[in-house]
Amino acid sequence: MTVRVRFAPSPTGYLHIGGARTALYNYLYAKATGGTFVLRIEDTDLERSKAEYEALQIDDLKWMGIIHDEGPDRPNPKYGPYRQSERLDIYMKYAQELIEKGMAFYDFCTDEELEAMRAKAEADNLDPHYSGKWREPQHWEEAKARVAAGEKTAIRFKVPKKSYELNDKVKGKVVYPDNMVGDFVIMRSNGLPTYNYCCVIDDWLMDITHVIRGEDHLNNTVRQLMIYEALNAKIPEFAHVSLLIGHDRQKLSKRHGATSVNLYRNEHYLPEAMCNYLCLLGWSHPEERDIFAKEDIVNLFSLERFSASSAMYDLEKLKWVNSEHIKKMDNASLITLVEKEPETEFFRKQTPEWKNACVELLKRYAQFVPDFPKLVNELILNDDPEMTDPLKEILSWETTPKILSFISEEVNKFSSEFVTETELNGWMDHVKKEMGVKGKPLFQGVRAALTGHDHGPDLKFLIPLTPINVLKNRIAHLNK
RNA sequence: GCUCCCAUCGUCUAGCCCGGUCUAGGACAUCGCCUUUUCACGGCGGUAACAGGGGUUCGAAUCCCCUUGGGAGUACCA
Repeated sequence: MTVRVRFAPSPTGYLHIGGARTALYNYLYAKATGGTFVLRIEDTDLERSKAEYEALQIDDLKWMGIIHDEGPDRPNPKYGPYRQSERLDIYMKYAQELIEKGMAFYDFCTDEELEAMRAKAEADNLDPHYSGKWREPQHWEEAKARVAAGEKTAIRFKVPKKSYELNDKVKGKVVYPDNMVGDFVIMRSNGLPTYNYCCVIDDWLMDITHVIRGEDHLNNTVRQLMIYEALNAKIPEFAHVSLLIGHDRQKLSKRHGATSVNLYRNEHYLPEAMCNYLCLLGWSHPEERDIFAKEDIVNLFSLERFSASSAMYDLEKLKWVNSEHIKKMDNASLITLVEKEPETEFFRKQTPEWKNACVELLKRYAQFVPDFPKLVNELILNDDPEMTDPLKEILSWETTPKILSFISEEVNKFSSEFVTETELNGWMDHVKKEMGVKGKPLFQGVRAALTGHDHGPDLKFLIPLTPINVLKNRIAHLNK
């Protein structure tokens, strides 16, 4: 039996971090087992669903490298269509069958009646379940007549009075008591199916073998189990992955800040880093590695290593993962990415050797790709140093003005575009031997004179990357 | 309210299923030290956890029960 998994988002907004994680797990499981990853669009909520969000979500998924094998844009004739809004006749057909079998019934109760029912049950200390007359077979002929006459109505599933059991891959054995749910609506009076119903129809018809989804669906599963049973359909394996929570330990939502993948994408986080971090939130690498690419784990991804408890989404660690991926990346790819950033004209004009040395040096200091242009600007191009207190202090030492004037002379002699490391060493030697400056005053003094900073990367790497004109202007500013 | 799920450092987790090797390991963050100045680098090290209570057992982070805490679901949302 080949594995078929699915990710089934609702196009009601941008792709959420939690959704992306679920999608990733499904994708990984498909890849690990040589199975098929299906994308299905659950757009039965007319009010909230918008067509444009479907494209947006697919695009974000694609950005993360989570590519589906089947979906609206890659249909398999055996299983489509992949949008629930295009499968309405299918849902109605099976709902009719359930009615014929006496497992579902038309319900004409109004909202008010339903509300009264609930209130009464509550007052009588009973479960707040449906208790309308329409569940009784003696009213079904009347019901059919009213429907035949064109009356719009909901269809409810007649819930069997029995308990259900699920062997969840993450949660283990879950027992649902027999009074957990009442007769629930499967088809709304507007002709659209409800989630717990169409989800089962689709998973069944699409031959889904493993349902990997969020824990928020764990309670729903009992309804779905009932439908599978009524349909006499094979029940897939379920894996209910724990939820992502925010710093207040509440389910992650908009009020926790950046929760859509798109935001991270716009800030140029690396997609590999997003996948890496999200994967680790609730799943652990068998060798406890924490930095890896999707390709590294497709052979060892399994449903066995999920954590049963919810995981707090932590931006700090994500940032760290991102910086690790930057360090791991080869220079050529990094250069390509940097050059796509705005305000990198200077960078782009440099020689391949310069670029290589530049990213090699800076990747130790950058957490994000956009940090590169920032660092180039701060460390290499800025010729008007900010007079910070530490800098003023260094400038006030008695040796510093001497160093500054020596360096100034040397730099002004230059006509080539860059100073070499050897030349820099020569200056250091001169200051040391001829001027008798050593230790802290030497290093700090030269650093201040050349960079206008009291700290930063190793001078022997930084200075050869700095254009001579910048050095000249910087020193001129410092001399004032 | 009712039902279901969860419970190891501040955070993510390993270990739990198949009790002893756990004076509980790793990572992020944090702190300290080191590196011929500095660090937004690197190295080394520190602080820090089995929620509480009962069992079972020679022995429990690991198995059982209760309590507490947290989460989710209880819609003609998904």
